[in-house]
Amino acid sequence: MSWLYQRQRKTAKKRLGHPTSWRMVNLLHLRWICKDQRPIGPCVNQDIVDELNKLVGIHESRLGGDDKWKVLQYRKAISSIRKETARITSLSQAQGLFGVGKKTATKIMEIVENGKTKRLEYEEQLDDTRVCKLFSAIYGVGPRLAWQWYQLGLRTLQDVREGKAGVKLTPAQRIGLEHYDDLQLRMPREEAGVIFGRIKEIALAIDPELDLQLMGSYRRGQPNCGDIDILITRPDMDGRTHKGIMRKLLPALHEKDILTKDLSMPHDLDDLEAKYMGLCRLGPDGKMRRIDILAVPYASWGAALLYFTGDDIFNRSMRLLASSKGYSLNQRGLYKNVVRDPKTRVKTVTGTLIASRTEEDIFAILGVPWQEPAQRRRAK
DNA sequence: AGGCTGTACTG
DNA sequence: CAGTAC
DNA sequence: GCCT
DNA sequence: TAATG
DNA sequence: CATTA
Repeated sequence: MSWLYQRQRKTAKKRLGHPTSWRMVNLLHLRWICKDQRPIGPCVNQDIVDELNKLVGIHESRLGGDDKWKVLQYRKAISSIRKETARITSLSQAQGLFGVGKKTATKIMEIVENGKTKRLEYEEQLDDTRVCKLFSAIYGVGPRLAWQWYQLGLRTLQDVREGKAGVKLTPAQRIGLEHYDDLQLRMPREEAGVIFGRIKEIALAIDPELDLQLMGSYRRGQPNCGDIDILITRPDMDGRTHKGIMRKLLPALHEKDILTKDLSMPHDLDDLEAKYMGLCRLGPDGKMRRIDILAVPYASWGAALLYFTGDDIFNRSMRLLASSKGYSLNQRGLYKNVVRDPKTRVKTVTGTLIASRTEEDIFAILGVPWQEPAQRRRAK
């Protein structure tokens, strides 16, 4: 490649000192999706993005080995396409985008010329594709179970409800099935805001020093949200914490009929770090909405904000970048000197905390230009 | 050829 | 652990 | 499916 | 039954 | 959950 590539290769080697490591190799991707700055405004290739996203939907529901990675790759390609300001008109132009190879480029040209891809048309007419997509849209049902049910001869949600072929549901899956239609919908961001406001009021009545934020697609400024994602912490400078907040808050929310169903509970209601997942609604006539409530230690507020703001592709790119620089990034912070078993990649040493208090710290250390939440949208 | 984020809950 | 989810 |  | 994966 | 003790 270019002189730039060669130079980066040398500096990377010098900095990291372990030239054969895959981490260094990753530093040589001159393309870090998390560093991309995209102009605001409509995407001139939105039709392509939309069609590729349909393909993503298909592969998500049938994870037969390679599909998982196809999904990731399509998403990376979509991210590149979204930040391209010129209309894509040729195969070579498409293939020049990072993450777009020959096969995706060919599909892109099909979309440009015909508005659709044969692959999608073919997939959509397949019975197993359609049925697996239907099943895996049930909360708690993934590609594996969907495929298993298909092979057992189930074809409709009614079959599942009746427990045909002796299929058993977990409590969470039963709830997912019961509210299937509601849970396919996104809600207007205003609704998310109102529900959040109610919850915040109740939480602050428990402890006025709590800090609550509405995360996910709401924080990214999207006009509608797939779920409600609430982060809770409490400044601990006065020697107190939010310990036990879940124990008080969850029953209070149930009592007000804001929370309606529990999908999973925190392992310890008194832990400073606790994760609740469930369903909620605006009122008796409101649609059921997915909600996650997360308590995090004050010290990891920034890392938690970063993680729960997303989006998915942005997060993965940040973590990969961190990893390439010898760090490890998770929802608790940015760490150095983490040791993983090279074989299993399982962490054996936690490492030293480098940053976690603010998002800005983490961006700065990783050398990623600051981006407002709304600019962190990669796939869509 | 082999990587592709890193973690938590359920059964 | 496998599966699912975030 | 794409990348090194 | 409790611990483990 | 299945396996183990």
